[in-house]
Amino acid sequence: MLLRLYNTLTRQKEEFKPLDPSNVRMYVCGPTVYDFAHIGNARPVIVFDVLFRLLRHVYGPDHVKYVRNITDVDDKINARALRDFPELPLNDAIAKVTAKTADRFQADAKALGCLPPTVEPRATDNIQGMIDIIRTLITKGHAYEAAGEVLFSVGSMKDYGKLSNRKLDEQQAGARVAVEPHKKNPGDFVLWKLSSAEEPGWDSPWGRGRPGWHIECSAMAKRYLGEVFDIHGGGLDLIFPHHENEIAQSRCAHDSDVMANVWMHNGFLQVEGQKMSKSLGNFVTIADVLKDWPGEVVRFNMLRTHYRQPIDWTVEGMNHSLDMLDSFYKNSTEIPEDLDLPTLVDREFLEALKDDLNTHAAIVRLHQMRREIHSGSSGFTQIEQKRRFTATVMILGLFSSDRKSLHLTKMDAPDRGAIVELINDRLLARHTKNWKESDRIRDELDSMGIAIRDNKDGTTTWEVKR
RNA sequence: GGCCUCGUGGCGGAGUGGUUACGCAGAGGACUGCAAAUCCUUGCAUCCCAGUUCGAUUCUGGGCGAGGCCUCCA
Repeated sequence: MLLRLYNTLTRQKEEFKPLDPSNVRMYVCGPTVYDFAHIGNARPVIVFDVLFRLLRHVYGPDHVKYVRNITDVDDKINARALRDFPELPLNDAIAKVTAKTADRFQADAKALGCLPPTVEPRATDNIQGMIDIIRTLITKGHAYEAAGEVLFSVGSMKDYGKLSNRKLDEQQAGARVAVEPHKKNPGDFVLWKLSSAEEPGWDSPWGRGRPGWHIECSAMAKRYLGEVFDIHGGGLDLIFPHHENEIAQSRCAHDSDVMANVWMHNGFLQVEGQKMSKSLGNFVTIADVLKDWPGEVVRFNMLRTHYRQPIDWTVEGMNHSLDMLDSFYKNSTEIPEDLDLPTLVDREFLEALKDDLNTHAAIVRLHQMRREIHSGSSGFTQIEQKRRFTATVMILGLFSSDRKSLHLTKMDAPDRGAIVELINDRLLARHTKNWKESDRIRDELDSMGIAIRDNKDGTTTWEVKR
């Protein structure tokens, strides 16, 4: 089966046909680095990483280009810089805020098992590209200067609002925000605004200023992926206004019918049934979650739900995920380097992923495979089946750490020698049917936080309890 | 006011115009000195009301409920 993806533009699943199968191009809106990323921010990072891996699997690792930007120019960053580093010159303070936050973000992404994108451009390295697009838009009559700003004129674009299915005349202008009188149309948005002496700024034909939010992505997408590319992704909330405006800028500047062929949006995340917000006190950063859980469990928990569905993020769910992933670990195995990993990947699993990234169905298939390993009903030898299982799970970006058991990731280095000695003592006691002593040793191990298991072949294995 | 999601068993969560996957938890069993692990079996559900239909959980309309966007936001 071919890859099918849900396209927000057409509101249906479509067969994915890359413009150039030897160069599949995807852009995903990355973070604005003014604060540490929260668990909701982790969702698109994980979801589109799985898509990246799937595309690499289908088209070849060298034929997929994934761009995820870092927005490091933004008024929220300026505010944060003034607050946190009042003693520093603004530019230095901003650099500190963005460096710290961007580093943390990249560390989080790595801990969540995400591959680095092919390119991770920064807005501040692409100011000239933004200026070029703005200049083109003015020349073509799609933008105008007013009151120290350059604005995009939404009225100049015949089908503005297609992505979000909004018609300009139906919008309740100023419903929640005051209409600014210098705008020709209330929907017009900022491309460039002048900076005061204290604000960060770059020289431009319209004076020293800084870019509006939407123009950044248009410029970076164009530079690294071209005027038209395959997939553009991000969170549901970005559909309007961000993606709508990106489309307007890029299409009007390039005189094109589309910016990206497929627009994909992940659903939102709630925490324990409630919207995540600072006032409710349930605002969870990725770093917080990673303190309590292995990154792979966070990742797995995210993938149990289809990416377009809402997720309710709960501790119970995380425990669930840990148990399931642990059972996967117990059926995994090393794969010799001379074995071709991609050819081992299970077909049914892949079909599920190709159906609009149905990770949930894919995980169901993993459970099935896990059972087949024990029941021996797959037609493969157990070691073959374990290798196939392992290679399959790895497509989801899991199994990157310890290969034995997840439990080991949570333990404080136990004294292996002492444990082995106790187990040997117990084996001896069991041999002489000294059940009392045998159970005493089991209790002792239990109190040390070690769980044991007597195997059919007379051996005993142990693991650290959670 | 406009636009858009979603509503399935105790919980999580799929798919389908015609015995409602799957996972966890529960129950029973096999195995075990006893446990644990594993395996097998099993009980439990499609928000409400109308319509289309031989038949709807699935399609249509209405209602109720939850959430999101329209302002920065994954």
